Amino acid sequence: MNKQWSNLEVAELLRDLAAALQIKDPKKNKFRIIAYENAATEIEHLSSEIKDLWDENKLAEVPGIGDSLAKNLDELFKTGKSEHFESLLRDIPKAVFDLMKVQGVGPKTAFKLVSQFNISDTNPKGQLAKVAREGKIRDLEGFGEKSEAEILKSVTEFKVDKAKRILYSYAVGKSEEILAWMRQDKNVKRIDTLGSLRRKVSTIGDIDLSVITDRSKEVLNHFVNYPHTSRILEKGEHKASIMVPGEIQIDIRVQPQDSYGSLLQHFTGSKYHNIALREYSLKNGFSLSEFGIKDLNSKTEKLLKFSDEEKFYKFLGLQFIPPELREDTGEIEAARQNKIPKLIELADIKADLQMHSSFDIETSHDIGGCSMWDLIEKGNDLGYEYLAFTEHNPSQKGHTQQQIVNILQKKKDTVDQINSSLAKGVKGSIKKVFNSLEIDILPNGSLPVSQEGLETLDFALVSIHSSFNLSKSDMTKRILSALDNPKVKVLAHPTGRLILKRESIEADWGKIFEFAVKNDKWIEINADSSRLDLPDYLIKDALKLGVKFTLGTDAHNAWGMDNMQFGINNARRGWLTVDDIVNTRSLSQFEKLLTKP
DNA sequence: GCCGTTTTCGGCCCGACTGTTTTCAGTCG
Repeated sequence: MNKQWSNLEVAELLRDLAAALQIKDPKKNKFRIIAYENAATEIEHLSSEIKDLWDENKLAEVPGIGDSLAKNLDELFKTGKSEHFESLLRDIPKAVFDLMKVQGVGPKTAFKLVSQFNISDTNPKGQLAKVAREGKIRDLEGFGEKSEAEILKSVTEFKVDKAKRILYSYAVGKSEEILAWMRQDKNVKRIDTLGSLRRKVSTIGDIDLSVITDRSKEVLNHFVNYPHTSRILEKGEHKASIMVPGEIQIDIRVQPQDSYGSLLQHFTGSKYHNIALREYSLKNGFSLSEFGIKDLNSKTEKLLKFSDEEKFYKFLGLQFIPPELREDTGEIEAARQNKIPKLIELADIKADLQMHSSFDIETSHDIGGCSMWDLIEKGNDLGYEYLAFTEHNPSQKGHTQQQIVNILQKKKDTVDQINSSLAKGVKGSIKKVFNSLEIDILPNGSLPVSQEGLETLDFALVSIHSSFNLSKSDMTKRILSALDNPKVKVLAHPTGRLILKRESIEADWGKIFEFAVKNDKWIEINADSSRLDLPDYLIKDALKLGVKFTLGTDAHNAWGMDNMQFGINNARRGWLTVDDIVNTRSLSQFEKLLTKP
């Protein structure tokens, strides 16, 4: 009956409302527009569904939502529409909001084009391309030949919307190519990767670079001459932007050494961190920008310059804030109180707790491509002390429970043999491997391995690989039921998301985290770059409740074990320290934790 | 329209770049 509003849909509606106000009277509505946009951003970043919060009467607790928005959202959720919202949108054709997704087209431009050319909401981009090709746009007031050409280019050559994102791991590869190109210019004294790449966000919107140079013009010329450039979006004195194949945007900013710290800070973002930091600073009489800090209380408002970021934050009375935490989720207040934690680092990791060897376990899922000894060799290269082999469980189909037990017994014997070899002193840092298993959680919460089978294991991981669409309460029961088994220690890739491909399952995470804390279960942070699961925002929620985590790469071959860095990034974004992660413990400490009653 | 270690009123981050303009509006991050 009633529409199930997702956070993204509500946020989009609020952004459309902001755009409508922008079209109607930007001056009069200036701060209302900001308020709507703020609310949209807050809702996008919520870790629970806004509709659920409304159910629980907690709308007013969401930052950016005041009396007025709460009232209108209440009406929207109750009846499917809000009178007030509808009246704001009334005079704006739907095609306007579609065209706003085109690069370089904002609310004003979209509205002008739609009104002038009577563009309807069936294929508005096609209609826009047509009038551009016919040379009709150039005659409109405020447009010309250049802007007409730009619009045509955006709408035809670059079909992907502004909001497109790519995987972090993919973006790293792309950024390394352009870094290599930029370093060929001897005017580049230093170059950094900033923005969401430096903050290690799981998906990247564009690649941001900054350069120290005294010859801005030459460096920016070299940049736009990058051989893979498919389009130059802009090029000025301080910055430039290009597009490269794959429709990835690359932005660069250049500055001399003496103010480079401010540029690093500004261009690392996030936007929301910067806004919050600037608001905080204004209250103390300072105005921040990428060029430095203005003391508003001094007569001359002299610009103070900072060559490095540490000094920039220190000047503001703040502890240095690691880039991964700069999301305006409490880091500024923490820095003020000197409470920024020492975040986990890759070197702290002593084990990989999810990997799949080529041991033939007769599973219906994918098996690994490398032998257990190959994985151990890789573990030695990484300096680990122990590993856990976590192949998928043998398939139920085509096996009796007894046959499954037999297969698991065979695997146990193999692991035992390896451990006795390791005990005899095989060269390398790995001292022990654990006999584990990644077991499907069946839709009803039961496990496809008998208790007798489970007893062959040191411990088990459980995870969801089917029926992703159960209701929230059924899903929660399903997970808790699986975790309840005494042999089960870890909930692996908990939300089941595949970034940019599959949404997270819906579950009552608060309940699951509380259960984990109470019953000594661990929550995995899967380091596969397309999983990164738990997601960072849920890690923070879990951390507050005292959850302990494991890090596992889910490697299906030896080089997959190199993905640990991605998991570390995610853990850092979740504010985790060494204490929070189980596989930072030494082998003996880890064994104690395993056998804890 | 939101919000409060100046506040229930009076603020709300700060700047670059482009195109179409003669001083600025629109878009973007």
